[in-house]
Amino acid sequence: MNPESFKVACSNCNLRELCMPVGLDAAQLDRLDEVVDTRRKIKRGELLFRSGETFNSLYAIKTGFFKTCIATEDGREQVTGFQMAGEIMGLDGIVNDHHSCNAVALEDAVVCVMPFAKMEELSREFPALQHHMHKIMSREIVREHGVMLLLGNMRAEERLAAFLLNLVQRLHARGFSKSELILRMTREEIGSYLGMKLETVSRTFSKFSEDGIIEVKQRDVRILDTNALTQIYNPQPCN
Amino acid sequence: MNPESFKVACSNCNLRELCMPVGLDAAQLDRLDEVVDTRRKIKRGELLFRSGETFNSLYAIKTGFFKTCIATEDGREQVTGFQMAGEIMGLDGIVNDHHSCNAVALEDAVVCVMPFAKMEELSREFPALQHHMHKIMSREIVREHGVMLLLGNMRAEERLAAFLLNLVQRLHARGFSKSELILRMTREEIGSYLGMKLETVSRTFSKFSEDGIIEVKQRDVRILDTNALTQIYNPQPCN
DNA sequence: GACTTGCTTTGATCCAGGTCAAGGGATGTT
DNA sequence: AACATCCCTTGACCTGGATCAAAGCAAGTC
Repeated sequence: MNPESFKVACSNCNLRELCMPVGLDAAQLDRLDEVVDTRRKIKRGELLFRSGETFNSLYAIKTGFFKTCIATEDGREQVTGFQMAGEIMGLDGIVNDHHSCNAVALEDAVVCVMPFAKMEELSREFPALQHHMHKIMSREIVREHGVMLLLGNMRAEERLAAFLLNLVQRLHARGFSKSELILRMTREEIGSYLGMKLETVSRTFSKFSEDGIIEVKQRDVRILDTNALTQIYNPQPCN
Repeated sequence: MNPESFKVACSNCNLRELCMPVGLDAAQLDRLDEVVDTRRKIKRGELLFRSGETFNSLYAIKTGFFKTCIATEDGREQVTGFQMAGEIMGLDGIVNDHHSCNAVALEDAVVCVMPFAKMEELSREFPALQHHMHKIMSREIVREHGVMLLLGNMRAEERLAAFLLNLVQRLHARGFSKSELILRMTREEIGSYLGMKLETVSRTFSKFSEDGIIEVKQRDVRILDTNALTQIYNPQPCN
């Protein structure tokens, strides 16, 4: 048997423990496979969906890396998140049947298309799928609470430390190193996400580097002292 | 018939066009009434739920006004939202079966308790309810995107203008004035939500007042020039 | 009606991070 | 190899909002 010829489906996806299939049994997975039957390739720099577009599907990232962002009329942009393999995009579109943000591939990517009406249908049949979809949305709400805390209360160093720790933790859950990462986004995009200017992002990287906490060379980052980062992010009360 | 004796239920709730019952027919409403059969009274200053508590139910506000907030170990607090009649609280608890924020009543309140497991059951039966629940979660995600834009990109005046416009618009949808409102929260809570200090909130109110855009007397606010507020919030590109 | 408590306003000063400016890679193109 | 395009870094300076401090106001309590 040709090793390339296995069925491309959720049931044998290496991300199934992270992505939509969590908690489904074999029979349910087969049914999910019927619903999630198409893939889309997105080249680096291209949009998976854009604000205003009609909402039809959720997307699970198979490979690649995305940012989602909203733009104001007067040209300001806010990056609302960075998404990697196994994560779900498009939840913003449900409420008004139109997407309210842009999803941009930061590297060549493949996404699994999940027609939302069919997902709703299936989740009426499978309580586990239903509950998992609710969890995915709840998780996004909780993540955004964390970002609000970051933006509303923290200083530049704390924000960047939180950002790095979060990224590396998610990468580690996908089998990558706990200490080395390649940033797929520019300093400006990091800054937009963290509510700071690209110069401040750059300076803060340099500061961490001088302090021996990380090594930075352009987009390659190596974390030398995770504890120090954690402490910056989550300082103890000073009493 | 005693006018006080009508059944207290979703089916004849004056908020049914804003709250959970949206889009359900009479028969479905009756079934919803069976699930949403208890109310809870919360006194001003008390918590409806707190971070860490086991998650069982969503809550719909019948009357009153709440804030939700998260706290860090080192004593910082971030208000993540203000909720009023017809709005749903508790979505944060779904993902980990535990609440991740506190819900505090800012005035005496009554909430309808919606046991989540039963709501999931019912929404497997009623596609309209299922879709509505998804919309509610999606709406919360989109709202938080807006807050991220606020916190990440906007200046103090823009934030406060956005805040006032948002509040008054939601109050208007509930039959209140388009131009007069009573703030149920302190300057500090507004500041926490908007990522600024209470002094800055106060100063910005004074500035708006001097400019003739609003009238402020403690917590009573009267909007004199909605257009001006809109323009501050959403300035045109200066070219 | 004096006192307490909690909230708000206003003034004076300070500083983290923004802005402006210049230069330095890295990568791709002709 | 020269050039163009992006992106990143670093320095110098500036400013919006934070911080510190004091006083004013409203509502409740004894």
